Amino acid sequence: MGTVSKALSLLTYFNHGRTEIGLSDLTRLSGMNKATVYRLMSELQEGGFVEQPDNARSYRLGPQVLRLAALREASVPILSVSRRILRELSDATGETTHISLLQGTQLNSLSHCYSPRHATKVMMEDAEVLTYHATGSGLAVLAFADPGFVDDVLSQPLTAHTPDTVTDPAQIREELARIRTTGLAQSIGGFEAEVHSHAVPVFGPDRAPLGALAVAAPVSRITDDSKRVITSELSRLGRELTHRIGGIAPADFPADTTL
Amino acid sequence: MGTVSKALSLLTYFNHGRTEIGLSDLTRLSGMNKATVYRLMSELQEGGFVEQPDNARSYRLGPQVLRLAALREASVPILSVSRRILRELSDATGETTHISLLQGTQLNSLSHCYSPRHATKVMMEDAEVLTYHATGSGLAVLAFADPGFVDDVLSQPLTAHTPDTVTDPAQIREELARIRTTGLAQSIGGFEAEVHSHAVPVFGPDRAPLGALAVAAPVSRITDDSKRVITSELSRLGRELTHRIGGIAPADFPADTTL
DNA sequence: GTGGGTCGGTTCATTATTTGAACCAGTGGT
DNA sequence: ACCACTGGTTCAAATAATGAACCGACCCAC
Repeated sequence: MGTVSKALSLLTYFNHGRTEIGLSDLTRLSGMNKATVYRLMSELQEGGFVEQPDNARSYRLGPQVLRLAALREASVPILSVSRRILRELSDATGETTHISLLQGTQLNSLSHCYSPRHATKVMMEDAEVLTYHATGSGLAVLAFADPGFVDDVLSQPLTAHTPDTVTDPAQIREELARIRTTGLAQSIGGFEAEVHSHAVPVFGPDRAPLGALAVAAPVSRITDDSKRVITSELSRLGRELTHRIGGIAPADFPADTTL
Repeated sequence: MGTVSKALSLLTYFNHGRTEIGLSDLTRLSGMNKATVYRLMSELQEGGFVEQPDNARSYRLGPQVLRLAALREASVPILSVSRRILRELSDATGETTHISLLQGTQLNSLSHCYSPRHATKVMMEDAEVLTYHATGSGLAVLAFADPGFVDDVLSQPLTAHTPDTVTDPAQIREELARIRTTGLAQSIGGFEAEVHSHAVPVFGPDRAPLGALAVAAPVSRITDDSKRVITSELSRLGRELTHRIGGIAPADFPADTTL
């Protein structure tokens, strides 16, 4: 592994539960030498990718990442486009909606939208890691991903986030086949108890899945009627999002099932 | 310069005019060896910081930066907070508003908001570099920045973006003194012709300027009345933004001049 | 076609950088 | 007063980065 990769890998230890990390923690997490970590972090700090707040010792992500993200949006405006889509989807369904994107091998939630319709709603955080086997979004992506990648994911131990999480690879493969025929994935309480998530994949120009668009509702509020609204709107807006960012659905993606 | 800094410096060549850069261009821009650039970019690509769209050869920023930006916002929610402020400011003034943040040594516009009130408006792009001497935002930051930094900026050649750009360091220093007494900066057609920008600095917890909040209006629309609205709202919301992100204005920042 | 220019990508001996164990000094808890 | 832990630093040894030259592919002018 090159020095640059090591430095970048340090950034992967930041997440919602850990927005600030000290030098010692970082050495433990990465398994690298303390001096190495220190030097790498110093270079990242020089570039503005991390900073040390005030007089404190711990590191947190720096302002430079905001500039890069704005530029990324300028070339591939997937988040700005999806914000409009999310709002429309939230308004139509009355539920929390979110979009997640593949980043290398992991799926991250990156933008969400709440609906004011109900007092209770599913709460979301951006930049949260979504597991493939336990979320509607993860299943939606997996169903249309490279078979080799699916094998990789399913061969690793699958954690049960809740008592309802499906962790049997064979059972998941059956589910993926179902998703391939309908174009729509769901997970009932697989990631968080009492949350029913519906999701559709979003495709890039190379016909590969880029991520997923999803609706997350309390299980108790799901009825046949609400399910009909969610699936039809989700399917429609998922196609629109794929189209808007210049993507193309693969040949085996089910055509519009205009209900 | 360490290897990591070199890799990160490659990312600085991306901007609005150049969202995609080929290998040869990057070697020319950076002055590094082609093999070096290639290897560095490969590592950045592996980490998802850049990607090569489709089968193409040129590089563009990758999806990983979005995740980091979302996490940065989770720890320092300056952009999400300012979005509300920007909307309020745009609604109150009827003009285009934007926020810019210091990233190391350069000032970047990072978020903006349009007002629907007028058919003509000043258009903005995010992640655009703002010069210190020619923009209201730049002057606002400079006026409260470290004196050594001001010397650095003013000792470099100052480019005239328009015929109206003030490029005389002495004249700029006088203006900075004025800004320090009023807490409000402006630039009339200094960056783009026919654009009158007002700006106030935004401060961090260490009492140093983090960036600036600004209103950009067509010169033709500025009247005594509109000026009064802009300056009072800008001043009020600038203070609010500083406060909301946990910042403190320095002791010499003029107290609220409650008009 | 054909030659010259450019492109992205690759090679390998030379060289310079990274590495890591040990070592500081400061701090907070007991 | 002690111990454990923190962030930060040192320097010889080891490892990774470097860059000139080289490829084949592509494009354009002739």
